[in-house]
Amino acid sequence: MARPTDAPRYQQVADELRAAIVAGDFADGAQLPTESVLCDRYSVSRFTVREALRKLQAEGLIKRRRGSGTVVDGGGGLRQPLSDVSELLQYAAGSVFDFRPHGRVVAGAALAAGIGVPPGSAWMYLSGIRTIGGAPVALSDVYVHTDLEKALADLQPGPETLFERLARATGFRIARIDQDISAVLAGTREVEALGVTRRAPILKIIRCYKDESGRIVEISVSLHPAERFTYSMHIDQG
Amino acid sequence: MARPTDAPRYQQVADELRAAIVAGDFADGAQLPTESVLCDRYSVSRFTVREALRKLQAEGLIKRRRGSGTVVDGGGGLRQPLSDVSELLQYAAGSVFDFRPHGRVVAGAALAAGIGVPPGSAWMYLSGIRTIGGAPVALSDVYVHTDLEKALADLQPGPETLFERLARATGFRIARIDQDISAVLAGTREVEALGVTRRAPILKIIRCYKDESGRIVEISVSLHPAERFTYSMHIDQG
DNA sequence: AGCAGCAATTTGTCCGGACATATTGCGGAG
DNA sequence: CTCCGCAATATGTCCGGACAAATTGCTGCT
Repeated sequence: MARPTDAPRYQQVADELRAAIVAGDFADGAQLPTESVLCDRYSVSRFTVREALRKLQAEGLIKRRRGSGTVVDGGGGLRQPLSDVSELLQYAAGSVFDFRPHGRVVAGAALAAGIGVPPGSAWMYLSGIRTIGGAPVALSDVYVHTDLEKALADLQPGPETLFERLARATGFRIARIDQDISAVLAGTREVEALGVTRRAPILKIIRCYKDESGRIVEISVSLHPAERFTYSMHIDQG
Repeated sequence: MARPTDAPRYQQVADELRAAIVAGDFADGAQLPTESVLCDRYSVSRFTVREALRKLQAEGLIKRRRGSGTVVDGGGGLRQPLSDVSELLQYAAGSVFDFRPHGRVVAGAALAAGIGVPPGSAWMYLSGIRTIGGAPVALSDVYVHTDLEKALADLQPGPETLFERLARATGFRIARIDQDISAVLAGTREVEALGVTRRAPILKIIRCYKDESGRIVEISVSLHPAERFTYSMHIDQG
């Protein structure tokens, strides 16, 4: 329920089509209506329809071929597309993030190098565990810009992502997310928090959230036990 | 040097702009010419210019803001965008993939589940090591569709990716790549091939290359030593 | 029956224009 | 000098149209 009326039309068309697809109105591999049909159905121009279909294709939901048409692409099954910020928001659906605030920290040399911020800069520090159905899937350290200190104070744990709630509370928008993915071994902290064995393989994802002016709003370091988490994505032809 | 003349104009514009940016004609953070200026310079419509800029933005090279303009976004520095198949091709630049063919294999239950293909299907199996400056960065197992057996026979090790050379030899096009990224521990094979210690953290990337009709052309399983490899990407606002 | 070739369909590329909205700088009011 | 507001600027959204290129099915010929 983002914005019913003031959202762009291609976004509305994309949302309706996506809802129809996931609802099963079109079987996997089934032909979607052609662009001209969609133009009539939604009373929009071909530009708007193509913009909507472009989004769905970026999400990996549909596959298009010149001369052939547009078909639903269930692909490998249940994947996390993550080609779009709005998609990343849905990723956390079904999980709960239980966090604790730790107040303000100043980045030392080690932390600064680890998350890529200038040494000496101050951040609001949180840590917590994300669970799905009670099973922990991630141990996260989150560093939030000090400008958001007040908004952070009255945040409650819940299913949404942290920056999603911060965005609604303060009104800023995330324009870009940079990710670094690497593999590490479980230390004593991960053993206790995630219930894995010592030196178990851990997928480490560092996310850097930036707003439209390039300011770093939030940095999160998530540690996922490898046997419970795989990062899936797809790359389209350009 | 893909196609000089028959490529779409927005592709040509994007290539020229990208070349100018990486050549340093625009400093990091510098303002790019406006869309109308680019329209005049390249004698194309605004549609073509915007399509070119859309590509560069997907690659993470530029950042655009309504009312403000387009600026070069060096961002976090040297990243692997991988928002596009053509970008994935450049990823291997500077590295060498030395492989050995192992003939035809039939997927057993374990292999089929590991790479997501039907049990009993036949594949051409290769294995090799990708090095950058002599240092091994990946141990790869590659499974190629049996239709490409002949093209595979006269392939020589080199810097290009495998499917890039196969594409030129056989004429097919990769339309989509699905990736699964996870973390594992080094076994004896990785210890010998990559020179890491036993039970060292390893980043495992399974890539599934599909052509336009959805046929699986190639599957690669790459094991990257964690201390020498980080997977970087970015996600744009949609 | 089999095959070649044409025609219809469908998406890709490209144009020109129009208005909306966010940003920025300038100038005038206070 | 400061601040408000307007105008210029730049990108975002949207329209209608046109032709190109790939696919598919049909038709007619052998």
